[in-house]
Amino acid sequence: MTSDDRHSSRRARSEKAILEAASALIDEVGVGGLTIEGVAARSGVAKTTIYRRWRDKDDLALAILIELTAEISAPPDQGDTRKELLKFVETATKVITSGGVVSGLVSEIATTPHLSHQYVERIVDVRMAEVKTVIDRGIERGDLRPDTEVRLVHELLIGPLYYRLLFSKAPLTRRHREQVVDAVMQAFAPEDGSARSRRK
Amino acid sequence: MTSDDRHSSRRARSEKAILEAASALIDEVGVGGLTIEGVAARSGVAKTTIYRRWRDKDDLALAILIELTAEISAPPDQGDTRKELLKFVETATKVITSGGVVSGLVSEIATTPHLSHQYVERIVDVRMAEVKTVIDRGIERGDLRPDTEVRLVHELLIGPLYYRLLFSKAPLTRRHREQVVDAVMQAFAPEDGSARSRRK
Amino acid sequence: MTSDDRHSSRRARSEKAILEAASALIDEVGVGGLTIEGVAARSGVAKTTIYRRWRDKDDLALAILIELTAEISAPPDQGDTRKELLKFVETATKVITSGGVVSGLVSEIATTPHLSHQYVERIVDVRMAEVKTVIDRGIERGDLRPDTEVRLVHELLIGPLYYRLLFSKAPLTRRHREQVVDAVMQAFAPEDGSARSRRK
Amino acid sequence: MTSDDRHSSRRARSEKAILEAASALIDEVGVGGLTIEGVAARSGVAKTTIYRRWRDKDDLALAILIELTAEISAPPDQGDTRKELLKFVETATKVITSGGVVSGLVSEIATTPHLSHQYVERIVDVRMAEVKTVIDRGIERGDLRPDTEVRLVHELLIGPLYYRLLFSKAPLTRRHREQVVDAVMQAFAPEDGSARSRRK
DNA sequence: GACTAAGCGAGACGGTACGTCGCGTCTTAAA
DNA sequence: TTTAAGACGCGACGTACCGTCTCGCTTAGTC
Repeated sequence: MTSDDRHSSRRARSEKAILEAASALIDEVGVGGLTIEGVAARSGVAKTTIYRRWRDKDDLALAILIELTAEISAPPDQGDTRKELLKFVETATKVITSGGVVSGLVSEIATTPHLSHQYVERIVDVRMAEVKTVIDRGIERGDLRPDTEVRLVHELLIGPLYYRLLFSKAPLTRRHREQVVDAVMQAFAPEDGSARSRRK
Repeated sequence: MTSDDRHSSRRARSEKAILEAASALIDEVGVGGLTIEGVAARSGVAKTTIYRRWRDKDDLALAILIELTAEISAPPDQGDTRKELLKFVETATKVITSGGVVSGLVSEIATTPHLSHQYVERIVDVRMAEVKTVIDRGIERGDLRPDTEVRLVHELLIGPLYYRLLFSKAPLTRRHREQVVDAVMQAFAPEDGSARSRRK
Repeated sequence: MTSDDRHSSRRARSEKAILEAASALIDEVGVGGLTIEGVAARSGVAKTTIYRRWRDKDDLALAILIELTAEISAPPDQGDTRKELLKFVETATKVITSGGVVSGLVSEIATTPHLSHQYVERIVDVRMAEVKTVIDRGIERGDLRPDTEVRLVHELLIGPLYYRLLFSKAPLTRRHREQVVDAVMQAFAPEDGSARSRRK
Repeated sequence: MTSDDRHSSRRARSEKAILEAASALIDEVGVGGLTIEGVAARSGVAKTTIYRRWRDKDDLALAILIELTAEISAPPDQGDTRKELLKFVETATKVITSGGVVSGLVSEIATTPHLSHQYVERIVDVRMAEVKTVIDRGIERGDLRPDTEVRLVHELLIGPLYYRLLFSKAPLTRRHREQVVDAVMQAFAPEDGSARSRRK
């Protein structure tokens, strides 16, 4: 998995050209308008070379999506669970709206086992781990009930974003994110009301 | 736009044939595999005739999606907000999973203004109205806070379903639906704790 | 080119455009350089339309070859068997050398059952029938032995032409044709030498 | 150009591997299916190495064709011109039918000056020399007319074989070869009928 | 026996054309 | 007029090989 590097100068060079061209095209015409032939033309790389690395258009698009997403990392300890969750939701929002890549790919991801598997593994699971960090801290602080389920929180935080993005088309505002986070905080607040960072 | 219906024998006949063929095809090969040419062949209707009624493949698919969705109606008063919300989520689940139509169409809906507009109008808004009915009753009963926002509740209920359906691929179980509903109930419970139907 | 054009449904019109373009291209670059994409570009017809009629490049080329060949017809009674055979060989020469189509197609014909079958049926058999006419008259006149075999004569007349064309590259001259015809006349001359049209 | 042979171990080894692989492939899939990449894969030799020795696929195929053909040698004196011609035709038949190489290469040979030149030099001329030997003996014996032209006889003997092989697809039988040889004998028989080996 | 130039394997690359698919438009003839 | 039937232009697909091009490793034959 590592000795590729020997012949990598050429390989890496064309790979870079392809990804750049593809990203640019997605920005301009969206994932739906993305075309292998277009990428080839724009990058100055032969169609064959693209197919050598990605099995098809969606595979390439996914690679770019992953590139985009890779930037997210767990929100650091800020001493305030609400703030941390908000930070997480904020970053997630940024990612899923950028370039319309997600919008354009959902169907393919949801439909193609191969893609959905990759998506879960490389994105879903990673995000969930981040949420876990935040929640664990929140439980420790007494902001959240000890039995708070990570997966559920993740879904409640992220689901509404996707819903707006994909279906209702309602705007993704800061106010909305706060509402969602507050709802979650409320839903998983310890019963005795001893939490330190409560919604005002 | 209106008087067609009276002497619609021909029009109606072919429309029915088209929709039936299209539905059957979606069942068999999914929305992704849906093809105008396939529908024409199967329904014995000319391609031209299909294009006369729906501007393209996605428009046709949306029509079918709407047909499916049309069945949902507001859950009747059961005297129990939790039960009513659960009922709503249950029906919604049934619809979005049926035939993989939604999975296959999301990208197109999210991406095409024309489709997303129709989707919002004919589905999102309708659902929201149903949720509103339930919530209004819930507030009246004292199960929910008076300032509970319909839109937010709707998103928190529906978002997680879509998220599982499209991305995480986690199964859509009854247990999950209960968790979601309970979280919502908790999040919007009146502060004084006087609600009648609380999660145990 | 004539009054056909009026009802020449689209099909006929595009077919004509394709054949013309293909012929022109063969003239310019040979059968080897013939390309469906080239034909499409030159004829202003879509690639698909070409494939709708001919299964592939060779099938199209064969069609053109047949068009060329179709012009040959049995040499008319000239009262002189030698002259008639010469005439036959002359016409054949003209056909097989025109445009290098034959040279470029032999391998495909010889190799593909589908093509060879068509070739035999539409060309070989037709030619043989022509030779038969000439030979029958020759036998009647007493120029040839009554047991002269048509197939053999045909092969002896045509074989050397193909051999020069394809392999030895020796020029196809009038002198050569005469030698071949004379050899055949001699080989199948009646034993008693009573033939009227003998080689000088 | 000559001293290579001394320290040729490596060169010779890979050349052998290539030729063997190519021959095997031709046997299996025909010349049409022959592929440099296939040869490389099968022989364990790098594509580059093949291109170093043969300018392209056809050049390689020709090399193999020549290898095959090389086996023919002039039929020895049997005291009977007819028998000797028959022997020649028989050997020729064997060669041109073996492996379908000839069928698959004709077009390329006929079309590419470079190949046709080599073919004429290394095969056509060689064969003609053999026929000359036989004819010279025949003339001496009085079986053939003194002015019998070698080239013409060669063409009359070989042409029909090629014609059947490539076009008419009629079977290459012993009977057919005899007919051809007899026709030639007859065509070039001395006028006085003094030939010793005549067809009965 | 060590050195250097050639030959070699591996395989990535730019390219051309293939034959296929499904789109949405356009034409024709019959009802 | 409306329809069924289906030909058409189009754009992209993903594939197959082509012949070229590095790039280090192997391997003689020379010193």
